[in-house]
Amino acid sequence: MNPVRVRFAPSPTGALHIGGVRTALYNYLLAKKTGGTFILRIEDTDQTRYVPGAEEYIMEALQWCGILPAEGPGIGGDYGPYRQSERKDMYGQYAQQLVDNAYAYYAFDTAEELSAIRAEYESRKEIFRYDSSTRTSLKNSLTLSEDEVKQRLESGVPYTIRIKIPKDEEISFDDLVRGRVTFSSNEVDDKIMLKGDGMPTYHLANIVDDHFMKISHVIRGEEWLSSTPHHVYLYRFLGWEDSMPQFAHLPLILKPTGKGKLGKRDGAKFGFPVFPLSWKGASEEDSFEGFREFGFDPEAVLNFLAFLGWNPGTEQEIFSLDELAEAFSIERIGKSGAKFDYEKAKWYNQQYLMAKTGQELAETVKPLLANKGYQAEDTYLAKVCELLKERIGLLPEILEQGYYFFEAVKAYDEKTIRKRWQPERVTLFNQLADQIRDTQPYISAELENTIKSFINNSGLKFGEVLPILRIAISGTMQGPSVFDMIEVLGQREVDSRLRTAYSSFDTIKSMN
RNA sequence: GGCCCGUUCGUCUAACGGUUAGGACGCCAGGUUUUCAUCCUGGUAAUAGGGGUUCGAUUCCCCUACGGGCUGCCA
Repeated sequence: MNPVRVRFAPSPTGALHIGGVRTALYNYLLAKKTGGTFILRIEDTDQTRYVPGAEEYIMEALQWCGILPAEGPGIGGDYGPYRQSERKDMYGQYAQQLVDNAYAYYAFDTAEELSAIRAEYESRKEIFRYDSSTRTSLKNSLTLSEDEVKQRLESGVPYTIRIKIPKDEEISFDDLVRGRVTFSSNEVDDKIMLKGDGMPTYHLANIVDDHFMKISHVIRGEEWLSSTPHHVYLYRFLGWEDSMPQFAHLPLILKPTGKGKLGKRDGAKFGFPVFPLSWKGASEEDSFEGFREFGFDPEAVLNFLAFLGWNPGTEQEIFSLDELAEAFSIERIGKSGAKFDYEKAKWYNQQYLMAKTGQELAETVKPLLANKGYQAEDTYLAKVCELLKERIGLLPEILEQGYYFFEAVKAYDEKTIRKRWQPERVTLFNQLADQIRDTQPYISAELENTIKSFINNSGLKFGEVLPILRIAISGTMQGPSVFDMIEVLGQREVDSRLRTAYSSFDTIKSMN
């Protein structure tokens, strides 16, 4: 496949949704696979919806994911600027060109008038559409006399420019994931190209920019499928149809249960993230925790996302970003929406967790540790991560499940104590503690020798000793190998934990 | 309502006219393990329904049902 030029074109109206991340990913993968170019373009033509910080969020999110654009705002490139607000001056002339060629017209209907008409239609259970069937009875340059139009224009009356969609035509295009899609032009409305404030709408700006940025493939969400006829007409009317990009409309990511596409509020509702990074909105309701803050590894998120609507056709599930790019192809993108499956996301994360070294994980855990008020040396932390990594799905769980590596045991598993602790064996267990303390070198294998031979000599069973030891040092029956835990915690700490635990066990037992 | 798109295990999906309909997540059972987890083995579970076309349909066509998207001076 020839090198592509693809773009990810989000609107800075808030945090970047996980579906947006997947769209960006697919664009990125195709660019990378073909040796092409991945471009970021900020579509900020709606001044009323602009949210400060959103653009920075988008950049940071892409950065965290490791899918960096080669061209974009703050990055540069030969086709800039990459912010539509900075290209504002370009769009007017193309809107004008459309009018001059009778492919568009001035419309003077105010927003209020239109919404009144819509309401009226609705009261009759009909849907109003500004199109070939209604434009002849509305206030525009097709119905008004030339003089009236001229006068309005000169007196500064606000106007919009609407595309004039022909009547009774068939309009179709070949979508790379859906095949040939056909619409009747009568179903296509005369969308606004240039708004009253002089800014273009998405449709105009998008086509102009894609054209001049030499975009070869438009990979975007399915929500754009029904406005693609407008886009095809625009390429045609502007004389750019020969170089029109190929379209690929992606299936949407759906809610895990119930209906509809995944929305930003669903995160709070279902208890999982739907944003790559946390977002602090104006209100509590508009603030969300991200995959990063939940403790996800970005590569795991990407791997998971890539498989939501695409698959390589093989049975391999774990793919690095490079492998994804290698295997990726538009032909293998599915057509139907995919429900978000949080369990699978966590499974992916665990796979990545287990593949990393304790040292690598320690780097990520470190700041969390400080946050919790814990302190630990790097090498110690690395060892703890190594022991715990296959027992957790999300990295921060290390601090919860393995808290006893960072502070004293808070509670002993009473059920096990009642069942297993024999107060009369305290002398024996103190002897065991002595032997553990004196084991040299103080490493797992050696400690295992010490403890096992002690058990053999004592006549007790493993099940009568090991659980006691485990609970004495960690409080819980869940966790890594006792011998490993003893080694990592160290001689001093273990000795002190053993001695204090035995008397606590007596208390627990007597409370029965 | 109209238009467009879709529909294989609960979920993500493979099979692009001929398979005992495969894999993964989840779940269940067994094994390994002093525990938990990991790991290994096995099991559970699907072609929405109805018509065609065909020697043969998950696969092609039509209808129905269901799901999704769009229907803004938002993107």
